[in-house]
Order: sequence, then C-alpha cells, then structure tokens
Amino acid sequence: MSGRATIEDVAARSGVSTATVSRVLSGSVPARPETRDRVLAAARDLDYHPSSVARALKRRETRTMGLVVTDITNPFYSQLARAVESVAHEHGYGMVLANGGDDAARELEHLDLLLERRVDGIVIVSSRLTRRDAHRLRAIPVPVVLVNDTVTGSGILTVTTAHRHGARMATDHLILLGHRRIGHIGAPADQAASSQRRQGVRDAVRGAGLEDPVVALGDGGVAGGASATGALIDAGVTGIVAYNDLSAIGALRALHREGVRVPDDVSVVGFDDIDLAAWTDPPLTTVRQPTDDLGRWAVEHLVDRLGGATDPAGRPVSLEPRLVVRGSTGPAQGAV
Amino acid sequence: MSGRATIEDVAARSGVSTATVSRVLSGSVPARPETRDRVLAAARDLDYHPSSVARALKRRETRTMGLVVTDITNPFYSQLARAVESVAHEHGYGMVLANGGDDAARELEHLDLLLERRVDGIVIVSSRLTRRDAHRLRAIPVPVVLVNDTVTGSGILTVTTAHRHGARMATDHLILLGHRRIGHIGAPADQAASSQRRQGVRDAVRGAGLEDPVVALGDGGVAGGASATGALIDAGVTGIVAYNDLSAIGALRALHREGVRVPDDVSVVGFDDIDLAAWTDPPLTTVRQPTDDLGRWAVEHLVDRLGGATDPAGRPVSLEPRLVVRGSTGPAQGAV
DNA sequence: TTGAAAGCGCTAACAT
DNA sequence: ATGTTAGCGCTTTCAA
Repeated sequence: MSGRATIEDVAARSGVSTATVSRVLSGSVPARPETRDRVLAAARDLDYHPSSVARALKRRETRTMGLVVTDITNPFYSQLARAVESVAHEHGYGMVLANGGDDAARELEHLDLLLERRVDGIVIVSSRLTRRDAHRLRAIPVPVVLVNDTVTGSGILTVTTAHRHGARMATDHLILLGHRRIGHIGAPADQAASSQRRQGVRDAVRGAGLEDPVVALGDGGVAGGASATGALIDAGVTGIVAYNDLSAIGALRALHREGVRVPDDVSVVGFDDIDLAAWTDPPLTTVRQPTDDLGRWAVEHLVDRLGGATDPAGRPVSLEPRLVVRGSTGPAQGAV
Repeated sequence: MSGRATIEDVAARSGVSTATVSRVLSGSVPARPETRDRVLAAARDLDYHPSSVARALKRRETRTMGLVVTDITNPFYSQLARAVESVAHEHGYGMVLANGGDDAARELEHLDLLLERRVDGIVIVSSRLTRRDAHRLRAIPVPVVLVNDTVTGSGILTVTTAHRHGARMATDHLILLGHRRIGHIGAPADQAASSQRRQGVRDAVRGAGLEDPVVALGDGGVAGGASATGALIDAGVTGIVAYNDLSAIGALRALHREGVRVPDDVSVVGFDDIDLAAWTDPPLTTVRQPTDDLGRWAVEHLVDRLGGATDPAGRPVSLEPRLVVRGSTGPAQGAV
C-alpha cells in the first residue's frame, strides 16, 4: 500500500487546512476544541501517520543518529549499542546501525551513507576509523561523539572508561593477593584502548617494584586469548590480566586444557564484565565498564550539541570502572 | 555544518540545470562528456552528497529497512542482526534498529516509529509482537519478514530454523550415547520456538520408546538455565537438552557447582551455537542455527517483495540446523 | 543532450 | 484560531 494517508487527506476529511492539521497534531498552537476533535478523528479514521521524511526535509533534521560499531557481535559492543539505542529513543531519536565488519574502507563507506541519510549526529564506538582515519572524523559535517576510544587532540567529543586506571586496579588486585609475576594478554593496536590497558598493568607492576609484566599478544577475542596463554604459563606467571573478558575466557579455556587450576595455580582477571563473565568456570573476576553510563553520556551530550550547545572542546571525559571480584582470582601459591 | 551543498549549488557551479546534475550523478541518462566532467568536478569541489531524504520524498522510498529485535544483547540475535545488516547493505539498504526491551508496548511504539520513518520493509526477529499482537503485524502497511519465529496461518513471509527437528537431533544424539532419562530446560512461551523445541525433544524420546522427558522451565537466559537444572538432577536425568546455549551455559555452571561432572555424569546439549559455545568448559555440544542464511534469506526475500515480487503466500520456510558435537556430551554411565 | 517546471508531504511565516 | 503560500532538495515528465 503506497496509498498512505497524507496530511492533505486528513485536512480534506476534517474540512480544515493542512496547516491546522499540522498544528493540532503537533499541539504547538491551541485550536478550537471542536476543530481539534474533528482533526483527531479524521487522523484516526485514516490511520494517518505523518511522514517523517517530509518533515525532515522541511525541518532540516531527521531526528536520527548513526551508530558506527566495529562489531555488533562483540558482547561489550552489543551492550553499548543497546544503551545507546535506548537513550536515543528516550530523546526521540532513531538509530541507524552501521556495523563495521572487517575493513576500515567499509566503515568509511558506511559513514558516507549515514551522511547521505542526513543523520543529525553520529556515535562512533571503537571503530577502526578512530585510529586510521582521524582526519576524516574531523571532517564530518555533523556532531560526532566517540565512545570508548580516543583521538588525541582532535577536540572531538569523547567519553571513555578510565582504561589505564581500570587495568591498574585489576593488576593491583593480583599483587595484593601476593602475585609477583604478572602476565598480560594484550590486543593489537587496532583494538580500543589496548595500549592504555597495557600501560595500566605496567603502572601497577612498577608501582609495586616488581619486574615488568610478561606480555603476550592476543587478538581481542577468545581464540587469541587462548593462544596467548601458553607463553604466559611458560614464563611462569601466576596472575594474568587479560585485555578483555573474551581474551580472559580464552585464557581460562587454555589453562584448563593444560591442567592448570584457576585460581589455585593461576589467577585471571578480565575487562568489560560482559553478561557471561559471571558464568564462566570459575566466574570471572573482571573490571566492569560503566556501559550504560557511557551510552547515556554519549547520547545526551550529542543531543545537547544538536540543541545548539557548544561543547567546551575539552579533553575526553573518562568514567571510572569498578573491579568485580569473582572466582577466577585467589592468593598466589605460598602467599598469605 | 548545516550549510551542505545542494544539487542547486552544483548546478550553478557547473553551469547546467539541476536536472542535468541529477542525471549525470545517477548515470541514468548519457551526457556529453564535457558536461559530465564539469558536473562531476563541481560535485567533488563542493563535497556534494545528495540528500537521501529529499530523494526519498520524491521517489517515495527510503531504501531503509527496520530491524526489530527483542534483545540485541542476546548473542544469537546480535549475530543475526549482523547478518541482516550486512546483506541489507549489499542491496543498498540501510538499517534502522529497534531494540525491543522489556515490554511489548515498547515494541509497538517502535513499530510506529519505523513506519513514520517510512522504512520500505521490516525484518522482525523473534519479537514479542509475534505472539501477542499478531493482528498488528498483519496491519503493517509495508512488507514484513519474520525470522526465527512464526505466526501460524498469517501468510506473513517467514523463515525459521527447523527448531523441532533440531531439538530432535540433539536428543537423538543423547539417546544414541545411551542416555535413557532425558531432561529438557524449557523456555517460557514468549520465547521464540520454545514449544517447537520442547516438542522435538519429546519426539525423540517417544520415538525411542523412553519415558517422557523431565521438563524444567528456565527463562531463556543463563540464570534460568542454572536454576532449572537442580530439578533435573534431582529427577536423575543423565542427559539434558537445553532450550538454547545460554540456558546450557547456566546448566553447565549449576552442574559444576553441584559437583556433577560433564560429560561423565551428565551430558548437556545447547541450541544456537553462539560464538562462545566453543569455549565453555567443556566446550558445548549444540545445534547450530544457520544464522547467516536466515539473515540472507530474510533480507533477500524482502528485497524481492519490494521489487514488486508477490510472494507465494506460502508456509514458513525452514532451514535445517546441524548438530555440532563437542565436549559436553558423552556416553551414559554404564552404557557403551 | 539539456532545460523548465511540477510535485513528493510536510512546516512555518505571514495574513486575516 | 485558522487559512494561504512558499519552500525544504531532490527526480522526472514534458518540451525543445
């Protein structure tokens, strides 16, 4: 049925002008109760739903934002996406989803599409663009907010978790448990915050006067976490701080396969606190990202900007994570 | 800034009419090479990107589809969403995301929003709408395709996995391993295909001449899977078919907590084959849904319909799942 | 091969 | 309180 009722149909049926229909429906201007009723009735009878594309053309705003995510399949990102969508909805904004996929080229293409669709603003979550095409980001003709990742000195509205501090907390927790030889499963540079988290581990280890952590590189996923673990065991670490929960789950699996008990022989800490972290075996001690807050911050600041607020071009805002201690960490062998 | 170049700017700069610009850019009609070049140059210089909202108003199609999902955070759905988005993108369609959240009312509201946004079609994935508001679905003025769930006799384009058969395969696998007392972790009726899967378990058990399965109700998530497991153990089952992988993960956890070994004492089978299923401890034997195929089928049939194809109003198409045997299943005690 | 002009469905001056 | 009208940025007849 392309035969959807237009405002003109409603106007005709209720015997008023389209302007009146528009006003009644928006409630912007008072109307005589009788007219009001007639218009409302006509609209209902015709099952009239105003075309937001016509409205968008006129108002020059679509009330839509774009959401760019590298991989919606990653549990942390899908939680973030849910938060973003939900808050956007609260504010009357729709969300068009641009899932990154493998390459940065595709993300750029997606970006152009979003712009052609005239989204009012864009939320970018840990995209490849962030690092590889920072200059492109600055050229985007609509407000942008970066979540969970940073382009230094870009002046782009940014909110992240305090990654470095979070990783430090995780590591301090291990150290407090008596671990002296700490391993870190890192992630490639194209993963969000990989270097900050690595730094955080180093900070803690150095702060405690221990020797530098053993670092093995994963891929940010379970498989990489599993394969990185071997090197860590060989190096004799008793505590592992993983780049994220997925990597930690890989480590858990690898450890189990090798007959290494967790946390008796080796402790493992993750990062993110995805839903499943509470259900691994043993349940994963991890650094919880304030996912909902990140999403809310991002959308609400974007909405402010769309409302004309000029952002203080400040430095990235960073929200504090929180250590959630579960069963995958325990005292080092021979410690307290 | 809001000062984006319009087709008129391009026309002025290249000294032709807007009609010519439109034609050159769409390539629909041949133009003199020289004109062509001038137009292209102007467009490039001005960084012109046609407004798809103006185009949509004129053409009366937005080249956008709506995606309704109950919970994007559920790994199976996020995988499906990725598939859907990706195929839609292939066909030049954008995706606006409507994440269901808790209640059906919200989904209805989302639906209206999608319609106002004039999406050309809608993909509905296991939504609450499916069961509670079937009549509303039929009233949607754009083509709809249902994925992974069915509204019987609705004539709505539908693609699902062969849930019943899949559950039967899972159960047969257990039976073949010598299990005689089968348990099933079910899901509430508002979860997709919960009754079909339960039926499949029953089919297999009866087919083998065993007594009816013990059914304990979960909630479709990990927590529910874990709490349902107790009753199953008490009933003395040695093989558990879970509604889905999340429930199975819950079962794994509960079993572990009770000191029941998997698969030595009890075997567990999941459903979906989410990414993490391969990484549980032990790795989960499960029924793999053809997720990508579901997504592709849905989008491509929707696109066909948008192109004017009139669907054969047939019965739901169902795609075959496949049993993936991993470590969570083994011979029953005292069996072969 | 190109231009002029109408019109998609709304909203917002500007009148009355 | 309501109507008239212009116009948002495109595409597409219809003419030339």
